[in-house]
Amino acid sequence: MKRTEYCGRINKDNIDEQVVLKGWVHRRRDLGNLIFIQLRDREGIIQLVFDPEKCSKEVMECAKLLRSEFVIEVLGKVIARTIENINPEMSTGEFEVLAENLEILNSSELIPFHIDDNVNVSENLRLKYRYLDLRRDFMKDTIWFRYKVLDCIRKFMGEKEFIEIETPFLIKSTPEGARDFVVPSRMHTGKFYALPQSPQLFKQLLMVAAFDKYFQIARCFRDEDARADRQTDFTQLDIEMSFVSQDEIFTLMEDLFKKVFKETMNIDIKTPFDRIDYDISMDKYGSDKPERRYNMFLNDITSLFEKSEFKVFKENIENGGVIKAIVLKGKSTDISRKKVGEYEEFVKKFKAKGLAFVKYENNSFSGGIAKFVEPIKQKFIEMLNLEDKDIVFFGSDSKKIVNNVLGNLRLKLIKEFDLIEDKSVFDFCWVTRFPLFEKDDNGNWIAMHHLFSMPTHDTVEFVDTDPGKVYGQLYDLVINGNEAASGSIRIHNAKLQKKIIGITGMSEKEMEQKFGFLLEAFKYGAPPHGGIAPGIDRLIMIMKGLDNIKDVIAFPKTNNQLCLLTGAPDFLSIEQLNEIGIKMEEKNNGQE
RNA sequence: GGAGUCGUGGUGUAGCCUGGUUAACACGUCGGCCUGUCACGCCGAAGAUCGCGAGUUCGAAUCUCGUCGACCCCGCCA
Repeated sequence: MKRTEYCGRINKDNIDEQVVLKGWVHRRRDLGNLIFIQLRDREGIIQLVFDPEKCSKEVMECAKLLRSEFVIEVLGKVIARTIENINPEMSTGEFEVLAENLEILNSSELIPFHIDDNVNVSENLRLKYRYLDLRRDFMKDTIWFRYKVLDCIRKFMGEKEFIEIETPFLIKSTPEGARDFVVPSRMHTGKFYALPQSPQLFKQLLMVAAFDKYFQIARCFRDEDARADRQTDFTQLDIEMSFVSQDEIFTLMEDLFKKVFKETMNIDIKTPFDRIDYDISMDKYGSDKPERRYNMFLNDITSLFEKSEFKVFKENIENGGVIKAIVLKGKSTDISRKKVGEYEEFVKKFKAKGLAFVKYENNSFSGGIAKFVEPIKQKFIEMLNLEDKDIVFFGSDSKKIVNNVLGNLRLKLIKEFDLIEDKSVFDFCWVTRFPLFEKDDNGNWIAMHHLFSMPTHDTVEFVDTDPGKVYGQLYDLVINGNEAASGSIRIHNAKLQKKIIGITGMSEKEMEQKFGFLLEAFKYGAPPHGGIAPGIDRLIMIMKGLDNIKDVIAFPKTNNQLCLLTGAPDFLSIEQLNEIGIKMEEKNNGQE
């Protein structure tokens, strides 16, 4: 029999109708003669009633056999429940289906965990039995929400006259940032493809191809360690446009997010988004992805300690370092010496050598480095706007380390003391003007973002003289302290592109071998262009207020890049290896 | 590559610090009773050699070492 309705959609219009339902046994309540079954499908749950006075003996016998997660087909009549039997907790709680016929389409073994949002299950099991985990409302709703966001994005891009174009998965390995996943070629023994870290170069080539406005919901692969907010393979909304300015890209994204948040969550977000220069964000928040929902800033107080007796600070300043401070308002009595020790351990992860602090209570300083603050008391209080019961944490090191240390301590304090007042607010901001290069540990210049970003007009002159002073037309979109999108205006000039790549120390020959195709393309009328790429997984995570990216991915991998469901990755047979010309070392081949 | 946390019936936990009878609790499962339940109820039962390996000990879930796996973090992630 053909299904006539989804369980979760039964409503007053169905009353007295005969319906055919198909679904999973969610719960069974056998009262002896009367049997209640909660039947679940993708739209929700409806209660079935098996009443011996209303159906045959055979149907009752069959209903007795039902167990959790059996798949059944039911023919029955929709009736309104009597008032005392209404269940206000259920969306279909005013109705039930009086069963007349029942067929068991499939049985189920005892499942490893209950299909219930209230049951705690280890992530291990959830990943191994993902198809069961996905039956739970929480997962089902998240995956549906994700689809709705993507659907909304596709419609928006269509309205704005973008064309969606697929780019290849098997591509040439180019030295960009992350490690490539590699795929051996059978037809060209010894050669390898790489999986794309992003469609970056192809979307630029599409601009050369005059498509003008491109987008793609693109899968990307990076062979780097995962994190709670970072998955090995992930999805980007990849966008590229010709003849655009940074401002136009910002406006497009602001319109997109405004629409997506309105249509999928009914939330009005404020546009345009604030903009912050990278340098300012680093100085103020110690991060290039500022969490701005709580006002606690990094204050540079180097000048106060130039003549200090405190050797640690003084020597640091003499070596060109900085002293910065953050103030935790009104919590001095909540923080014990032991607690400070914990914070000290925490900041050591970020290469801090220690954690100086001082408490300000009853107009005097105590604890930590109180002795050294006393001589500069008035200026110190003024600069940090200190009030009673404030506690100050100091960072003393190179600017880079201090920003990182206090930036992270700041986030920890905000979280630990639950300082964000309204967590339902979404705070958007653009971080702009990133430096194009930074020095690696060996003192070589490396691209901070990637090699294809256009320098800003006012710093392009330093490309030849001082790469460290070159800023890029680079931007990140930050939502609630998370990097949600990243993009830039690109270089479209072969000569400048070569020069930029050259700064990283790549020889002319290597450049030709790795990027020859791009440089060649730039010779034939490459238009000025730029783009951006919001991370879809992380966006969904932020919108849903989740803290684990696995929860927004249907089939995620573990931190170790394992798929617990299928067992990937796995060994290959000798035959498969021979075919691609790969010989494993004895210990690694998985064969006996 | 490094650090931390965790691993005990089907599931989630307690027990471990301070080694010692039959490894406890809740949920689930199975059987019985039950005609308005809705996390149904009541009665009864089964189910774990405590991730794996070695060591210490008369004796190890418990202590030690190793190993595997998961999570979280640093490095890494244009």
